[in-house]
Amino acid sequence: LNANSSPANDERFAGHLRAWRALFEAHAAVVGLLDAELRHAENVPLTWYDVLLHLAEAPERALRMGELADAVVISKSGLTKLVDRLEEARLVERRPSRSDRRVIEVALTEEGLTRLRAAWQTHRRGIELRFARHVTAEEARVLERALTKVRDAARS
Amino acid sequence: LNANSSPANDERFAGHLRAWRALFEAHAAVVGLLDAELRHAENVPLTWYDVLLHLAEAPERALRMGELADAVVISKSGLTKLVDRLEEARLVERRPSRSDRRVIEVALTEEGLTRLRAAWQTHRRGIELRFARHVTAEEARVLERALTKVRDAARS
DNA sequence: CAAGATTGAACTATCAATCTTC
DNA sequence: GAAGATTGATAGTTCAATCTTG
Repeated sequence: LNANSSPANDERFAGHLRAWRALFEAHAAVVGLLDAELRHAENVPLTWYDVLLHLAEAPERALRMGELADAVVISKSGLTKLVDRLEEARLVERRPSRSDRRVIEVALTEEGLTRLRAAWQTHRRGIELRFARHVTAEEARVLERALTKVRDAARS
Repeated sequence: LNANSSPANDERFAGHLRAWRALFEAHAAVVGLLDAELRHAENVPLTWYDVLLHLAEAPERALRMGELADAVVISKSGLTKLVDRLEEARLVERRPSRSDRRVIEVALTEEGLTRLRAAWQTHRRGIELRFARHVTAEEARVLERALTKVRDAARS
């Protein structure tokens, strides 16, 4: 398959490629399970969970639409419709900003926080069962360090 | 946020949780970039690439629909329509099996192989740039080992 | 009846164009 | 004119129901 590469290049790159494929496949398999568990147990898809979590961790439990779109890595217009659904479910509220009338702030409601806490119990158990159980403490340290570098580079 | 957990449990789990979030976020950021690069350079979305690659690696460069659906982690019906598009683009062909007339085999065409090779050049460079460059050889070994365990457990 | 694959309906995400405010 | 956000058209994904063959 590989046309223009020297044996030396292949050798250097092969380990990284296997690591990338392992990451790609492990992510797909685990996320599929976690998403299904959250949907069935709490009726909260993983995309919802991700938004609620970022709001809960923000000061005042609120973020501007743009900040939220960056945090959860979804397109701006995709977020608009996701927040529509979350607002209809009463888990978040939209509030226009007084200082800049172009911006909308999205705030977590009490019901949203309650729902997030319930979902967290399910999600925590899923992460333990599908991920943590199969990874040693040392491996977890390496994963965090390496993948934080990767993420930061990709976002810049 | 965390209601029913002892400090000891938190301590044990916290590192794994940070590792999981790093994996989740790195995956989203990198896959977004790789997919965009493949689309723009070769007009091959990452989902197409994944299917073509699995076919290229299979004996005879062909797989049954069900085998392919498992390999790429997509629903059976999702794959049906994905293969529709790939067939329309002449990158794969459907062939009924003679031994069991329920099964359809999907085979990579010559054009599909050519296109995959071109896409591989783009993709390889993307993986080098967005992932490999930021990961040491030792980290790559740990990633591969840990995430292969995670993947296999999640698939069973 | 079970396995392999497809179809149609409902849902979700994405891109370009638009609207409002700075 | 540029930034923040939304809208409408489009494309892709999923679930349940269906069709065919074993």
